[in-house]
Amino acid sequence: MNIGEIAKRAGVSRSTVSYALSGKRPVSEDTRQKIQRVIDELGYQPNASARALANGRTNTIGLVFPPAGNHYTGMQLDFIGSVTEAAAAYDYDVLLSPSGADSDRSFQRLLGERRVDGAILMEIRLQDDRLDHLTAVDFPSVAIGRTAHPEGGWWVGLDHTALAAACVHHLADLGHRRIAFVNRPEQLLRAGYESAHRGLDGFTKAAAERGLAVRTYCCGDDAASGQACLERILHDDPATTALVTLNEAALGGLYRGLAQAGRHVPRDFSVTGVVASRWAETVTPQLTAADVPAEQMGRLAVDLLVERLDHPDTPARHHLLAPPISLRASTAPAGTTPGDPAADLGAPMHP
Amino acid sequence: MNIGEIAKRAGVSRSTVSYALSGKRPVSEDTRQKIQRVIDELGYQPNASARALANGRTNTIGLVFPPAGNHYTGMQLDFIGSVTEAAAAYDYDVLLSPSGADSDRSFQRLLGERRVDGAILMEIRLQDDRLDHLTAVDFPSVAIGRTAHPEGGWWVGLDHTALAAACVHHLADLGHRRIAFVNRPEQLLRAGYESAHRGLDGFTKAAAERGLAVRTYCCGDDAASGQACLERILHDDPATTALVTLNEAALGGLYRGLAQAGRHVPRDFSVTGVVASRWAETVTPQLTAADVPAEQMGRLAVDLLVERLDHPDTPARHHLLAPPISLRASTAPAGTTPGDPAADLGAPMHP
DNA sequence: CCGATGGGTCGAACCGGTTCGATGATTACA
DNA sequence: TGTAATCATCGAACCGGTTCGACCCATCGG
Repeated sequence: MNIGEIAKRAGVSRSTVSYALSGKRPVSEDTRQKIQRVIDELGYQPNASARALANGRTNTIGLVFPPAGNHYTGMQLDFIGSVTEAAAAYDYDVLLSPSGADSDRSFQRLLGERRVDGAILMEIRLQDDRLDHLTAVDFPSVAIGRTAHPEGGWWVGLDHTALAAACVHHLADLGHRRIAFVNRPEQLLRAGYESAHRGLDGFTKAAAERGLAVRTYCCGDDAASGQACLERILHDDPATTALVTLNEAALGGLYRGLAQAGRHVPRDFSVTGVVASRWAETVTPQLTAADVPAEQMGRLAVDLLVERLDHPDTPARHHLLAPPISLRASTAPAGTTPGDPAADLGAPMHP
Repeated sequence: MNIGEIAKRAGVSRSTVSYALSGKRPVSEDTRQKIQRVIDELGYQPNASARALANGRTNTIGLVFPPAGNHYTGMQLDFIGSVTEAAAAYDYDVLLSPSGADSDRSFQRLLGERRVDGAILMEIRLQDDRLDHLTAVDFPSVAIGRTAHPEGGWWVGLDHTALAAACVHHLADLGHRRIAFVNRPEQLLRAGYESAHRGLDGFTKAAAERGLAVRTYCCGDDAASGQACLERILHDDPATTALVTLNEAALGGLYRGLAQAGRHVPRDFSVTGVVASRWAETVTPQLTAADVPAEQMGRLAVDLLVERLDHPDTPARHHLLAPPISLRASTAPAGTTPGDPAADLGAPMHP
């Protein structure tokens, strides 16, 4: 069951078995076959812990995501899935760490106990102490998201500023003058989550540029909060005709609130935002939105991390993504009259 | 940085440091403090690989889920999250394995290379070769789901048969006579996924019992498929007045299809099924459904696995859950006339 | 005063791999 | 035919922990 056993049965030394397996030194064809036969027969596989101890690498990467205090969003699932798959392609395993704070025990274990060779961090904050710590100790890591000062860092991010701005321009082009912004929960905004901040920023600046009347809201990550938020929006300014949201999980609630208030989407009210396409296509009418390319981001993060692990001296690299807005069916010119009713039900707005 | 370094600086032997940390043999208060001071000063944490090698346990559990060929569903995310958190409470880490088949390399690595002490399997099939293999080699594992012959196994499952039947009875009680069943994708049904089979079974039997006219469908895990599926349902039997679904991801598409066909939910058409509550509450009107308690299931699975790891000779245990149907707003008596319009928009049907 | 008891510590072996330097057997070339 | 170069293999050390047996020294009981 261990390498010594294989060696004994094959009539060679342990080191020869090791070399036969790794190919780091030549082994005669004869002995190689003899060893391989024994291995096949016994179904031997080298012990991962022993190997990790000997050569100082675990062949595992850590995936750090915040605890479930806040609900998981669909995007996080996509990240987890795509990171796991991309890592498998490089022969890396993925260790999940439900860690938030720098001081978190689970987070410390990943690093201090050397369970992983590198880490990928999700849910980045503008000031991120985890990331500061990692760069301070020069631990190989890649962030999905970027801090306030991402220069010289390894990350793959989404240009939330530009995307939110694009949403505003889209609405402004359609003639909307009074629009609302539905952000992630206030707790996350206060904690400094970058998507919440940059998205808000992009929205505010673009709206100012276009001279729009705006109101911004924070909203819990669930349907009930979305519905409540929409009620507040219409209560605060009944003349609002459109909204931009970053909040996937609230989307269904926002739609419900609109229906309850008797506002038809998109005839009376336009909705857009930054949302994974899977969700955008789930609601009716389908959401015109900047589709978050979560799978691609996970893949890219793994690519970067593996490169950093393989070539420790490579200068830092990053990817900043800004996918275009996918035109679906949830936005329409302000103040239009009802058109073909079929257009409300999922048919693309611009075929 | 290693235990020898600590020993040297504290002026003791390596074994003494080890005993001071583990408490497996008495160490004088004096030396304990001296050692602790050095450890704090240097921020020492024992190397996980070395420890795993020495005492034969990695303190890691594997979470095996199928590759992304089929889209991830919200339920899977809930499992991943709750398993990770529950494991952390027991001081276990979670290693993700995107593995499907028994022969999968990634799956073999988990076991053969001893990367994990035990495993939790998701997406169980009635005949599950992975599970057969694990029980054959007596590898500690717990299934989320149950096979055709779950006797003597470790698992936590959902009673899909009973839940689907409950949905049928609920609809029959409301007077529906022609109902449809929307299952997971055909590919999964053919592969023997237990939820698809047992759900279908429970549906069919209960419908026969109640003398209902039924049609059953498989449906892809996405909104577009849901919409297409609903079109087929109404095409095949326009007199259908209700459906039961197991397919979370198709739900939005089913609703869209109904709206497009001019069927109002729940006035003209009732919808129910087995779905995580988060999703049931996202759609409008909110779905009357058996809420899948994914978080609880993940927690229970970890509890069982840890018990099995700690007491290898405990007889097998399991949990079979059958949550009640949560009455929301998507079902109504067959052939009713429109009631208070507010009832359509998310207010609970039975307050 | 002596032997038994036991708390505290140490050295050595071990877990299961990898890797370095050395050795013996071939082959190549002078 | 002797010697250098090459190839294949081996033994030993090492990675960083844990654990067993032995030892020393106090304390206690008879």
